[in-house]
Amino acid sequence: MTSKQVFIEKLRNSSLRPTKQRINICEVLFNRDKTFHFTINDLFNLIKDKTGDKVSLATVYNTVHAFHKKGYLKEIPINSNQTYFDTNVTDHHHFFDVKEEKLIDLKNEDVGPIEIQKSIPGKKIKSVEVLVKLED
Amino acid sequence: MTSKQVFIEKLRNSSLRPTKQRINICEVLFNRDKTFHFTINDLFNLIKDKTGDKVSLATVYNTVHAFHKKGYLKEIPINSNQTYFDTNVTDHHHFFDVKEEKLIDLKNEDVGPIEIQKSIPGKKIKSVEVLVKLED
DNA sequence: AATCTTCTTTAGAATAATTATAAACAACGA
DNA sequence: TCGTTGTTTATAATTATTCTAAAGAAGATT
Ligand SMILES: [Mn+2]
Ligand SMILES: [Mn+2]
Ligand SMILES: [Zn+2]
Ligand SMILES: [Zn+2]
Repeated sequence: MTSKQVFIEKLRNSSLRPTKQRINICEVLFNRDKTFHFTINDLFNLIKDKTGDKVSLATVYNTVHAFHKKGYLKEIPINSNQTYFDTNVTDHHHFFDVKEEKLIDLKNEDVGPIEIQKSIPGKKIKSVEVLVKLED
Repeated sequence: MTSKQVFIEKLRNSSLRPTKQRINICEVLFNRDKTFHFTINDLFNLIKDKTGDKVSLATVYNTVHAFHKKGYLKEIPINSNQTYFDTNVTDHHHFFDVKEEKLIDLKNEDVGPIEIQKSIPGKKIKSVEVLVKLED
């Protein structure tokens, strides 16, 4: 079965119509071995480069947020101006190369378990994530 | 000695002229027991409220970035739209109350030491910070 | 104190990321 | 095929932030 068919299925199961644009975006985002960290603009340009088709910027925003809402993308505010997204939607840790402005996934075993010794009344922990900034 | 005098000294020592605006901003930012997390807009409104004087938005931006550059404020990108700043400039961990959009400092002993078991060639670790998201 | 220089403030314009609008279009079900 | 509903798109609007350039204030020099 071609990847395209898989994406069409997945979109249908998410009650998102499998349009040409969305399938192209899926190909760019999810046809990878490794996790992918990107900004909207990265993605916008990659779609043209990798598929030949141009998708409007508005559609890229719409689709990324639709996928985010469905839980297929994670939002990572690391940079003050542009938002980063991540195809790895699990709770996980990152290196952030400050000079290159690039995110790198850390495996949970690279960091080890973290025990939070404080609690706030009426609130519970939703996620615990470590950010390791790198310099030269 | 009044706090105002202290701020004037500090500004002079940082080769920043002690203007009325900057002193007001210092009073709002640094006359506190606890660490203060804020957005530019929070600060802009607090200045009016707490000092009676109006400082232009451009000056608030200028001053916050001047203080940031001098190391008196820390920048925390937690939210996709507005940047947060922190009067606690040490490396430290945070709770983030997602609903209230509020940051809360964690003490280092509330989290414990974190050992990073991975390294990237040519890069060294600049900081290690934990973000704990809270929900109801 | 008067003058000069340099830094700072400010209103308003400019920029850049993102979101809203609404008309054309495409997918779906009947 | 037709009607309905969801999607794409160009474009306008919005929002946070930065830039600009003129007026003002601080500090140094006489
Ligand atoms: Mn990641
Ligand atoms: Mn803090
Ligand atoms: Zn989103
Ligand atoms: Zn700054």
